[in-house]
Amino acid sequence: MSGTSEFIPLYELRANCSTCSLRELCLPIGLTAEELQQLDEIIRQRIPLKRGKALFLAGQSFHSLYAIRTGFFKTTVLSQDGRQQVTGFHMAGELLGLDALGGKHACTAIALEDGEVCELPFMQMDSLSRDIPSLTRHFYKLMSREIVRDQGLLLMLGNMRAEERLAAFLLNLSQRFEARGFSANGFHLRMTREEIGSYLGLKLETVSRTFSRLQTDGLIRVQGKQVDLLDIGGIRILLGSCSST
Amino acid sequence: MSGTSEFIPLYELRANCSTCSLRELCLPIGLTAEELQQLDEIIRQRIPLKRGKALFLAGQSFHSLYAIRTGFFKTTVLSQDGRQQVTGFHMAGELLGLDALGGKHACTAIALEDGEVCELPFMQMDSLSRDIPSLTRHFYKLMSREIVRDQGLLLMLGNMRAEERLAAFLLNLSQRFEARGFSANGFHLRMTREEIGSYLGLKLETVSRTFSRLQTDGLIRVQGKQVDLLDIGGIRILLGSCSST
DNA sequence: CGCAGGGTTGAGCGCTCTCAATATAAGTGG
DNA sequence: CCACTTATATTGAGAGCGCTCAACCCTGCG
Repeated sequence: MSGTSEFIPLYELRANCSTCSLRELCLPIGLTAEELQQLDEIIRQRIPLKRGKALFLAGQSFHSLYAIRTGFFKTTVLSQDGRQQVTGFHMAGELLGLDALGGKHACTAIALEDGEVCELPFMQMDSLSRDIPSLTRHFYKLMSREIVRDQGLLLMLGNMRAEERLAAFLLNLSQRFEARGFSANGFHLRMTREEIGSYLGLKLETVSRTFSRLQTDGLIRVQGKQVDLLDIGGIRILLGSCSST
Repeated sequence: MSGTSEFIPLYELRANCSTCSLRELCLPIGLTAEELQQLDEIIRQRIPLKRGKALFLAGQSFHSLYAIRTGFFKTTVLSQDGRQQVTGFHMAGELLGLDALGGKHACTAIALEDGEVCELPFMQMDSLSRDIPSLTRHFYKLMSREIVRDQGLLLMLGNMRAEERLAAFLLNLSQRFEARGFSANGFHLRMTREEIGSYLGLKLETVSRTFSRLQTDGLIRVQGKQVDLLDIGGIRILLGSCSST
């Protein structure tokens, strides 16, 4: 379809800079060297996170945004009766915490592999953005993009069948890896089948079965967490219509 | 659950003011009379909209936000292969267009009944917010809330069965009507079964059948678009756990 | 080597969808 | 205001997709 592949450029930008993805994050909005310097000073610290550890929990009060330097994260929301839903997978260069500007984190962010994030204290970002108007506008843009991403997910959960959801999921990952300089045709999944299922609104057995079916059809090759896309064109057709790129 | 009832205070605030809901929208952030005056001047015009008319279309470039004064709207997204998904229903006092700050409207907004909106040219809002920092923070909050709302929907579409979805939907509407001074126990649906179905990730027949079942169970009474909630407690139990309020 | 977490696969069920007929409500034009 | 047309709702029968329950396998690791 599009939900995840076209509507959702999840990555913010490449994070191959020397200091922090924030710097890259702000380059595209045309900051001066001096302004970049101010930004760099704001970054209070880099936080290393072990696999399985939480970066923040739903309900915690909001203080900082986090730019992922390395690693792989999932965000989850929880309903009162205990149902959990994975709302996103996040990789280097992406910003976590945009749903918390209301005052409290609405979701929990957990590291799926060892990684490192940069903490961006929001108070300071906010006051800095008074001197740098384009920074405010950039935040609007990032938050807007997050809303659009969620809308794409809604479209997926509301309309697609299991095969299509998995196809959309794989194509989305593929594009994001490619945008970071990795192979678009094969990658290592950091999450379990259960987490994929939660994200896609499916049970883990269905995810597993659907992987197998896609493999039987010659579209992909799966070996545990390693996935190779053998026929990206064919996968796109699964989505009912080809998408861009 | 919570998704729609607890996590999602969709309404921004009551819109019973004399000029425009924007004024009310900004009262809670403690503006002075003079600042309010500045805000009022920004409101370029009120736009009346007939039922069925689009306020904006997905793909159009973004210029303004719109505060609903009266009426009832739906927002929809469209995938390339033509699948459509209703992403929200919006009533007086709510703000439309927050997903467009990236530059283009990502969804289409359509009036479900005759109504009127206030246009808020974003350029002017943006420059005004440089003098009124709390205005910027309020926008962050509103956008954040929108993200949280979508996450609640994801939780619903990913985890709930038809009955639960409809229960969550009705409770959410009930709360929002109540917050506007209308009855929480009975209201007139402005949307069709098909639109409800799209929003909830169900087919229209399933929506109709589920309405009937809830009626048989004595939880609600349905007569076309008129719905009365006879046993709100019972409806809450359907959600697997009672929610607040 | 044995254990634990994660993954695969099978059998059967049930919820929701599809297809279809009918009923009701909402417009439209005479 | 009423006959006609169209949109919207309701309800039924049957099929299919994804879920549940369960067994087994694989892989990594202490």
